[in-house]
Amino acid sequence: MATARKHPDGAASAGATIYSVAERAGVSIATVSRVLQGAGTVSTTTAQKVLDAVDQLNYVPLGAARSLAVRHHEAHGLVLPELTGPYYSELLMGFESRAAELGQSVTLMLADGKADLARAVRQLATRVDAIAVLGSAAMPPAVARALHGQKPVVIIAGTPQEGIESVRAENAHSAEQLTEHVLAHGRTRLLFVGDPEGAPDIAERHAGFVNAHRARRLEPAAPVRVPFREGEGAAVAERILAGEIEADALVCANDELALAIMSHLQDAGRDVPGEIAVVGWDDVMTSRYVRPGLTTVRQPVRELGVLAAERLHQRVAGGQPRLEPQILPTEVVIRGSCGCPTR
Amino acid sequence: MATARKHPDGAASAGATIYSVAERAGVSIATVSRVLQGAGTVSTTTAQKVLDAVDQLNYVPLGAARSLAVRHHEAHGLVLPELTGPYYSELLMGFESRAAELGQSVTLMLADGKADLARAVRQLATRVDAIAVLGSAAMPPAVARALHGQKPVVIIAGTPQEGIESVRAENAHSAEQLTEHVLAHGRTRLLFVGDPEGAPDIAERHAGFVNAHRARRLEPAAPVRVPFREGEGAAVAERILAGEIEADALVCANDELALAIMSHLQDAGRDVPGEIAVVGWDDVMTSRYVRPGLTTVRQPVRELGVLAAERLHQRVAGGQPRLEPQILPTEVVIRGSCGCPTR
DNA sequence: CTGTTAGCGCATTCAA
DNA sequence: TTGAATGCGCTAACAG
Repeated sequence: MATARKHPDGAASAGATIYSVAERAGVSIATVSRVLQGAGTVSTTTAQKVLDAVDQLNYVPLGAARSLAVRHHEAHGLVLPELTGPYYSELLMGFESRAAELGQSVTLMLADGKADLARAVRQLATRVDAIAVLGSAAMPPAVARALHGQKPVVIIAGTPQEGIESVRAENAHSAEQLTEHVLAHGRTRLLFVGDPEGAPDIAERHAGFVNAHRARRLEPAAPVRVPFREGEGAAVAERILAGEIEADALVCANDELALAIMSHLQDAGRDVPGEIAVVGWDDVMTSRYVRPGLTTVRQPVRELGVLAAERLHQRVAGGQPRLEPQILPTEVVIRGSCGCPTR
Repeated sequence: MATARKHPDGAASAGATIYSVAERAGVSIATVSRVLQGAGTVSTTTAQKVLDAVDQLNYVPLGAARSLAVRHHEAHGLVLPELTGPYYSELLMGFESRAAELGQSVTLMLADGKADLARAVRQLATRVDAIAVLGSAAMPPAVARALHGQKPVVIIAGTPQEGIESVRAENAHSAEQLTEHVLAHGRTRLLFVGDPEGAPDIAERHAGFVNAHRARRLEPAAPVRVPFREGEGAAVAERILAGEIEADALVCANDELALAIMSHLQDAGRDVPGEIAVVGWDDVMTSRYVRPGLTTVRQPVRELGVLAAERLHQRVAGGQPRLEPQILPTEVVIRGSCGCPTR
């Protein structure tokens, strides 16, 4: 029995292993591993023999076996609520591209339809070295709890949690700036449309809205709390048309909402921004195309993804968590819907 | 030496293994595995002890080890060119949700910035059981070649390859229908904007464009070959404004292109659809918001993703490839930009 | 420069 | 109902 080959292999190309490659090349598995990893030193001729064998057998290494041996998945997890609109996609693109550069594959999970998020996250944790999670709603706490600190986590655009890294875009200041801009147009009855409690991002934007009022010693009205779905826009518009809500300017939680409201109002014959100004957040593509153009705020979403991927990578490499949240600057984009003259 | 515990474990919760759990629960690792997999039969009390231990140690199983043992990654790969616009995102959402339902995680790869696509794909193949790839450009051939039939592959919206499954949305017929609709408006100088050679989808749409002309015994003009990037739209519009291109209707390869052209033309004072009609493809959000609304074609993109995930799953389960491409129906969406009266 | 060997952590026979 | 033993395919010392 002694040193009998434990891996008899089958000539079948499907299922070629490092053993079959080694045998074919007439070398040991260690040598195969070396040339494939580019580690150690192998003579050119030997290396070529191995490469040939790999080619002939069409050898595809088993990632799981490698992961088990190196004790790393070489994969990052990303948990997003969903993928509608450009925001999440941009984020994902940034994340994926940076992760790929760092040699990490990315396993994506959408919280959307999952009945048991915590379970899904634990399952994810099983296959990745670290996890980034977008901060909307209750996701990060759920994720953090499910992981119990077992894996590095970074929260993207969410409320920082005790001991968890986070990266996000600046909100409060630009919201204040944007609101002040609208106030400077002489508008007096501003309404914040969106639910500050729906997401930390929104809460911060609302805070900026409030601050802009305070700075002028004005009393901000209570926010119109609606989810920031496109569909909600029509309903809000209806309430305005019905006189149920009164305002001469709407500061919306995001562009989708702003666009839906603006469009609906215009269809009903209202003049935007003449009778009522509307501003949004995100600078989605549509905002450039509608008339008047939507005044909004642009966030460095892609960079957020890049940053998250980098943070995870550093953590996996043994780096210490950087607990001060990293905040990326945003940019107010003025177009016509706020009342500014259109060119 | 004999039967000494090979896995000394460390009380450290980080890195709990099936061994530490077993020890803590006072059972064997086989039992731990059984209760965690819900396989075999374990007494209620024993099971509870295990569960408690899992909880206390905060045990997160190592997916790689499981994969190695069960000889499955329990993950599907998805290769997309990029993620701009709603198309890819929708597809991804469908794919992810269905994959998740089937207990598979999804590893995403964006071809976008990758210098060596083939290499990246082989790397991906290392960690998944099967791969779905979007059919634009040269991706699927490259992927297929890189895999050499080692893993099940399904091509989404691409040219079917010998022996490879594919799913896609119907193109030619609806393109013909759309073109005929424009012709029926009395337009005579139609131009197809987009590169038929850029993607198989586009080629089919162009074929439909041509067929609609043939049916009326009209000679279709040569296509205006441009990549379907938003940026290209402006250039095309400029050529039209300069009189370099003449047309009374534009059938564009997708909405982004159509919107950019239409907007540019309108800015220059042209009447759309009065002087020139414009139609697109995809029914992106913006198309509903612009004036006139963009006439376009809606595809069941999400379903495409769902289907792809299902196909992969069946294949991994040992099912035979279904070689006839599966084709999902699309829907022409008439709005105002084609010349139809706006409500 | 190359081969031997010992795990990596889990699922799974096979006995008991 | 449970435990002992084996192997999944690969990496990484350690020898030679």
